[in-house]
Amino acid sequence: MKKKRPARDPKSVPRTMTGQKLMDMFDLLYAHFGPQNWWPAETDLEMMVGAVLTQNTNWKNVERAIENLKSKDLLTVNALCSISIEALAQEIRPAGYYNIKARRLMNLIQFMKDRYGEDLSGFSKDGTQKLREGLLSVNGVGPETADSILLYAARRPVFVIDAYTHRILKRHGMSEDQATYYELQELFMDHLPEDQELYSEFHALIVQAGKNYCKRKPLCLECPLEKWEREF
DNA sequence: CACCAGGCAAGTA
DNA sequence: TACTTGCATGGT
Repeated sequence: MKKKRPARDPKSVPRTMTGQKLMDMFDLLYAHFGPQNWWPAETDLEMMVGAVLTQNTNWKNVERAIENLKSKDLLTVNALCSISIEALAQEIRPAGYYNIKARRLMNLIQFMKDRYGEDLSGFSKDGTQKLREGLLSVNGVGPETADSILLYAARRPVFVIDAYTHRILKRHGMSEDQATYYELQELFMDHLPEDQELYSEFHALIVQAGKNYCKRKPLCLECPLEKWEREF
């Protein structure tokens, strides 16, 4: 049922037009914004908690919620599994959607504990495909959240697609309106080297650029992507 | 005041 | 399959 991507040899990535275009985009963004150093989390658990909390939510509000958890020593697998949904919901209030996110968080942490133990050891040793299927089986974890965890916690070379990516690629004529998450993911992964650090930085840069992108008409000339667009 | 923010699931047709 | 809606706070 899940679509399997054939294994690729990192060294045999074709030097395609699309690949060059994407690398140019990356270089422009990197030159403009510099390294982003995502994901801002001290532990894998904190990263996963942040991944759920940031769903459709400004990161600033996620930080408040995580700070609440930290200050009460709730940012451990056992503490999170022990607390009630209602109490957890109150702690993560600033992140919005707190009732549904409390359930989603609990689903994810319980799943991780059941499968990988309270220290999450073994989580980073599991195969990417199995990890991904497991994450997606959790109610509350969709493709973007699952891939974020794979990329930033498990450090696998998996490209994360978000709304900005859709918007930017579509506007630059590299994708159709109704392109799916997986189509865009393949667009990146089939044309770029299989490189976790590249994917990690690239996605973070897209989010950074996306915040000031396509909101203004006429085009925002300060956005580095505008230059990229004119050149290609 | 409106609109957005580092989505997902459930319901409907 | 392809839309629509609920979830909810805080910043601009």
